[in-house]
Amino acid sequence: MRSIQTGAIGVRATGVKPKIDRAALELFAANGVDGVSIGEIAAAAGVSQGALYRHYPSKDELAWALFSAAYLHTGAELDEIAARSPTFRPRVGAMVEHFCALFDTDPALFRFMLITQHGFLPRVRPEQRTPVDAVADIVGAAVRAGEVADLDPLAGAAAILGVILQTAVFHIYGRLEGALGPRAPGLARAAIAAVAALGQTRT
Amino acid sequence: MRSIQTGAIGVRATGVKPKIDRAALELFAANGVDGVSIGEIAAAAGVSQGALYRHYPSKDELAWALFSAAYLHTGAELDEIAARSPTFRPRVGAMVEHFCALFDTDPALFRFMLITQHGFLPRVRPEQRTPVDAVADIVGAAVRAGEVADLDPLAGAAAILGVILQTAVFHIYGRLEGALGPRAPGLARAAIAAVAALGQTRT
Amino acid sequence: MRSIQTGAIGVRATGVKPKIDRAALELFAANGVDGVSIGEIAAAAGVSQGALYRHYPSKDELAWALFSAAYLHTGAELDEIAARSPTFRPRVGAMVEHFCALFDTDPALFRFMLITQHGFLPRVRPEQRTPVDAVADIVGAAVRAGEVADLDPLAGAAAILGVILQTAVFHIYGRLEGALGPRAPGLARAAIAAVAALGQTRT
Amino acid sequence: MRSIQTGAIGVRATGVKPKIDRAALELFAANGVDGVSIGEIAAAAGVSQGALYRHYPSKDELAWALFSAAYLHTGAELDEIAARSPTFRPRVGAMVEHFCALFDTDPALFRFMLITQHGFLPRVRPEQRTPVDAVADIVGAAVRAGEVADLDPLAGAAAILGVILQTAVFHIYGRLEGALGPRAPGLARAAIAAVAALGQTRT
DNA sequence: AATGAATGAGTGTTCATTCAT
DNA sequence: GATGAATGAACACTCATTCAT
Repeated sequence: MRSIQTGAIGVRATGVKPKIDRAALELFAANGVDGVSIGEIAAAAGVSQGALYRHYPSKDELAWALFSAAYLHTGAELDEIAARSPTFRPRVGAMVEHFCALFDTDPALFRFMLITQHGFLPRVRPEQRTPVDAVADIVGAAVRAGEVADLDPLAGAAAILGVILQTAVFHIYGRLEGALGPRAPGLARAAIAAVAALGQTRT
Repeated sequence: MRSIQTGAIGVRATGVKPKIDRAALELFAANGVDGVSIGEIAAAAGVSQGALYRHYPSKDELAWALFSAAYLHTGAELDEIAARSPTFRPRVGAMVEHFCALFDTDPALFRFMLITQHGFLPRVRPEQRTPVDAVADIVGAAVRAGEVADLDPLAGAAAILGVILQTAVFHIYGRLEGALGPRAPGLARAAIAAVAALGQTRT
Repeated sequence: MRSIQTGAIGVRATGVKPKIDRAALELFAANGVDGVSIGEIAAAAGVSQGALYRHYPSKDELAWALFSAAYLHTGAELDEIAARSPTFRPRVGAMVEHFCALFDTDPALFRFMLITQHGFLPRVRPEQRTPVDAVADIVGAAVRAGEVADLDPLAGAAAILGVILQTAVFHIYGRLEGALGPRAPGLARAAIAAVAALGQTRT
Repeated sequence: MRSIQTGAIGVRATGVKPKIDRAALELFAANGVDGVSIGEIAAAAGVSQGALYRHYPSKDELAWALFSAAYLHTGAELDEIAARSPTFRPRVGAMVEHFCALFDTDPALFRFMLITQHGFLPRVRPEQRTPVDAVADIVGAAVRAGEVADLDPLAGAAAILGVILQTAVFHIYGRLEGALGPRAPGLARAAIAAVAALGQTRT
């Protein structure tokens, strides 16, 4: 029905793909991938069903493209954050803030990653750089630098991510209220303390 | 989970419902609720499709029954654990051990709760006692007892659960190997340290 | 198939078959044969589903048995009525009264015959005596007796039955109110007049 | 019934919906709504099952759409017929002829209305104009004009419709043969006589 | 005789995907 | 390029019927 749909004269800027992406992201975030039909996405994006297939070969590819883009993009951003600080504590602090800002800025995107992850994580290839790698690497670096006692970097990453993500989950389900941003300092301290405690060997 | 239903009279114990429950649980854990058809559950349980409907009025009710039973049962067990210790640290330690034992004993059940939670949590009624309530309550008790600095019990619960559950997620996806049991002491220390750190007010 | 089923002799009188019959009749009358399940009938009759099959080999046979019994019984009664009067007018009057009494006495039975007839009429064998035959025969007799002008007895029967049954339909759907009994005299006059008019040859 | 839906632009006229309507109508007329599956309708219409759902949201809606269209259309036509004559007798005559023509022209449509009515009449809203209203109104007008003695217009409508419809039923089941058209004059006389007789008060 | 759990074919419906226009 | 009608396989669910107990 629609035809012109976006402003932006000439050039490409049809803007149709971004609209599809956004509509799909928000619907997936709200209802899960299986809870959303192609028809609903098309309607929300203001395009026909058939038009979707010009941009993605299948619904699954669409969902996967959104997830992997968001997931790997987050990983890259965490890598950048790590590169900007030389030591463990400020790195964790900046990462936590990044997550909180992401949650507050684009809750749909955050929620989308959180609730659809189990359908997609098995599909991430080992050589791809994920948020887990970024976090595990700063833990590994901290261990090597003697900033924390020896421990499996992935175990440390689990603690850090767990503290953040479970808090986000509580916000999503209304257990905690308000923005996540104000909680960032506390979460950072908690994450760091958890890693330190993990490293200890009780006597 | 439970399977008392036959009870007393006669040894009967047809065991049809337990078989359905188990088959559904494992398939749901592996593929998500939407990723499993009634036919697959019936086949795995060794019964006809129609037989399922004698025990549950719909696929959704089946999944919800399994989830709520597991979820609320876990909450009740955590409450029992809390009742067995008088202070915060041993309580957290015992809860962490309980989660690790559950993960090691019945990984399908654990995975089922983890990956299907987002479809069901909104359906849990506020007055029902969940694992979150149990954990939040021991944090609240610790705060009142002066064992940890003042903080929102739910924020503390998020940290504790996050440390445990994200570690479990890493195990599920192969980031961490082996059983969860041996990690229990470290996770407990990490959880306690995280809560302590959350409570601090940086100067 | 048969066993004792009716009262009379054999003291027994389990009364299970009559209960099934009545429950089925009323449910069929309210919802149509396809709108009622065996389970509903069994529940309404207070017996198990399996028990139904001790009395009828199938749901269809049950419905057909009820219909044909009611339909043929009505035919037989109309025959008796005809035998009790020697001429057309009183016969029609008595028949109309009989229909009205049946409607007022057992509306479920009447409604059952009315709404399920189209599923069963094709199954009535030509040699069976139906209400149509009874009515057509009194018309034929009236023609032969010179009480009405010559006309196809079946055409006359259609007019008589139409006047009665359509009035019953209006009562069922609330277009007309109250009992049918008080309308009997008017309906009888209308039926007789219709037959008379049918016979006329317009000039 | 109608089939305008393509209209103006292009000659197109895919004709899918008309084909579905016709196939459904004839199957419903032959077997009742419950006696026909979506698959059979689709096959008869030469389309896929899914295609049906582009035109109707459910099988029930399809059947109801067909019934209400036919039923209300018939009501509107009867109203037009009434408007074309000033007095009772010619009105009844024209209506009877209309019914007979409909029966002879499209027996499937007639049969469909006749045998499925009991499933749909309760769904007709009181403010909708039905054939019953049209017929009752001409009876009421005749009463007010002094053309017939005082009587409930609905009782009169029942007699008129009964004479016609029961005759049609007899034709459908082979009790009467040939077309209905030739019977129209006789049926009209019978209907009028029945109404007149209904109005009389016997002394 | 009676039960009711179990069956399994059949139903209406959904929906990702294709393709003629 | 874009549309949306059409497809057809898959799905959850129903229900008449059977049968071990």
